[in-house]
Amino acid sequence: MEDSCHTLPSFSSHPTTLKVSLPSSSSSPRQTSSRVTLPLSPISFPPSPVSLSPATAEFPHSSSPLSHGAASHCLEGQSVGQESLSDQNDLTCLSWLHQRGNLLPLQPLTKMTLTPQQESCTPAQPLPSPASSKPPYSFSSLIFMAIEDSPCKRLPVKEIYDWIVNNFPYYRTATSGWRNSVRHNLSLSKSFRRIERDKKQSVGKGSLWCVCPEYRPALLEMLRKTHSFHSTNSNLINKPALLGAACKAPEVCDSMDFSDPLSHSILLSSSSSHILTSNNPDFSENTPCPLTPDHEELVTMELTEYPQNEVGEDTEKDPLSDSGYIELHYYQSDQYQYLVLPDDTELDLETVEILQLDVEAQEAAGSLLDLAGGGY
DNA sequence: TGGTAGGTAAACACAC
DNA sequence: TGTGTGTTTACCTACC
Repeated sequence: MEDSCHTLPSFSSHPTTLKVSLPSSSSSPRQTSSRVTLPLSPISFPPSPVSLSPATAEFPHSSSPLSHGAASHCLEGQSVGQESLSDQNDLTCLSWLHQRGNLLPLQPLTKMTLTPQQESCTPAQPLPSPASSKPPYSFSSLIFMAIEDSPCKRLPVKEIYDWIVNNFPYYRTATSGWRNSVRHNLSLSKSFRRIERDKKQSVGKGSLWCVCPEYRPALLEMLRKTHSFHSTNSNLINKPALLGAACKAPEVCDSMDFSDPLSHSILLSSSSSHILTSNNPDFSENTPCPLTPDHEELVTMELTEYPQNEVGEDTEKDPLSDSGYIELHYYQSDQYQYLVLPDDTELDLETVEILQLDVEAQEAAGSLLDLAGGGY
């Protein structure tokens, strides 16, 4: 079992580095950094024009193997126009799709109703054979993930086909009608937008397709719901620290729905002066059973003052910070992720919910990418 | 029961 | 001319 607790705690903070637990899939020591942005307020939820990303296009190893061949589209995209360029830098960047190591494999597609304890103690079931079952995700979700997995967030339809085939072997053997459905979806759905290729650099037929930023939250939510429906216990397995933290507040714990990841974040926000650490042995990746409300002593939360010069040059002020958005920086070592907040940053409950929602979406979509390697 | 979303098939036009 | 791409329409099913 992987401990992928990369959930962000909530807090009101002065210039502070927050240390959060790092997914245990990080096998080798590393020091990476990336940054994310989110709106300060007001925040509508849902949907919200925001998606936090533990990594962005700046992420050093952001390119997924599945994104092969997309570099040419980056070049093309640079000449598409300002609108396209801004798309990949906007606040809804989802380069987390490239962080596949953080994510759990999708659970069996069987719809199950379990108690939290049952869920938390149910071992992962073998995944269905790769080509035997149709993915539960709509074509909109598949297209969304394909585009988001590309470095430049735009793909020609052919590479959308390729991405789907590479990630869902079901479509390797399926009749070609699904391609028609993909094109149909691209044309019909308002979520996707066609971008004319630069004729000078264009190789191949057709246009590039991207995700309309205003529809991205809805797509994310759809993805999250689909994943939540078809996964039995990833939420709990993925957030032992959160559950542990939750259980330190019994008054909230009693009313908490442990199957609802959002409730975790709400609870965490009540511990505004603390952060999570991953150095509790009970949260090791070998934890046989995720935490339950009975585990009240399992996590220690602390606030970490982190010298600014240790987190590197990426902490320079972001222009967006003056425009209603704050910038967060992630620094990742072999043990922790560090989240750096600018001065006077306050995260309200809704923001934290969005953070949590994004984590959920990461799991949902990222798990699909894991499937490409592990078999669907 | 009606509306909506999603999937599928088909036809057509256009570009390469 | 064949193939790929993009659009549109129609029909069906499932869900709310």
